[in-house]
Amino acid sequence: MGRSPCCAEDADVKKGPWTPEEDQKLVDCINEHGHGNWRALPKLAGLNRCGKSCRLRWTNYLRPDIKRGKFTEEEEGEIIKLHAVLGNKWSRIATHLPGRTDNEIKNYWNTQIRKKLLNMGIDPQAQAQAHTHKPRTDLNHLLNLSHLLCASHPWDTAFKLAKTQLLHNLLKIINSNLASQNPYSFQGFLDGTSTLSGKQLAPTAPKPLNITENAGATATSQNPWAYNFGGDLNSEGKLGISNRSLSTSAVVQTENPLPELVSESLHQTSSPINHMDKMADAATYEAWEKLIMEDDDDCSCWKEFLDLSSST
DNA sequence: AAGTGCTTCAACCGCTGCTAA
DNA sequence: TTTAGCAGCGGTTGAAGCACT
Repeated sequence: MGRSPCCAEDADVKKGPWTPEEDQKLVDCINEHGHGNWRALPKLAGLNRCGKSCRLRWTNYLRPDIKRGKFTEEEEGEIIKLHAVLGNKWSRIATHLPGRTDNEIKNYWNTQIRKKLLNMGIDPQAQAQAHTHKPRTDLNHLLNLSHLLCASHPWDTAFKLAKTQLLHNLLKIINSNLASQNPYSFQGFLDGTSTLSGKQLAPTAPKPLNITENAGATATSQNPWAYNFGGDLNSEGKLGISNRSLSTSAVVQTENPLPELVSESLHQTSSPINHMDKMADAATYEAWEKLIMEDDDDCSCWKEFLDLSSST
């Protein structure tokens, strides 16, 4: 299947930067005829360009509804939030940011946000590649996350990034623990039988976020997460996270529900958990615990996640 | 002023997914 | 069911502008 590049047959087709005259021709043509057929459009407009180039020029630059100028704090936060859910689906992200193009967002991510991630010690590759998410789980980094959460204000970009990565780490651990005998199991975390720093964890377990209400699912009154994370292993011993276990939460109703986190952990289902993993898990729980304690009366961050996921 | 390195972003390339025949 | 044509997407490139020495 497939086909040769659209302009391969047109060796003399013009490439490179567009001139104002070419822009005008393209705009005039689209205003008059619309852009139903990009391949035919260059001829119609009298342009020596390939249709692909015309489409790109229009969608990324000439479209009348394009917003120019720097990204605002709100837009940046939105991008981070969306990227956490959608990965590198720039066009999908762009649909949530009116006036911004996928190319612009992609460039902004690669030049600005990526830099911030690096400065914060967050693995940019994990953030940038939707299908190879590998949140850092080394202890130093987890402590970093914890410190970031404590040091930054909830509306800071740093805070949002740290929360995002923390959630990823947590989901990763949940997935692997459900299929293993990790003494730091998430179930233990939930029911309070696992301890961190000598403390029982149950009192600080997450509050219900009404994530099950909309989906019509039920959660135990004592432990709203029990249903959602309660372990839904399929016949292969793998976590059926996409259907029942987490499907009641909007988190995994997304098109791209962190698949790499799931698959990665599933590969480790039978492998022994080494000491460093346990320490990393414990550090993640600790960071989580801090976040929950500080976020006790405001679950807005998780609501944001859920709202976002359910809207995609 | 000139040279060098870095950053930004418009544009290109190659691939994927959808649709119609 | 297969195949060809097309639009759209995401990764990458390279020219232009900027900062620094």
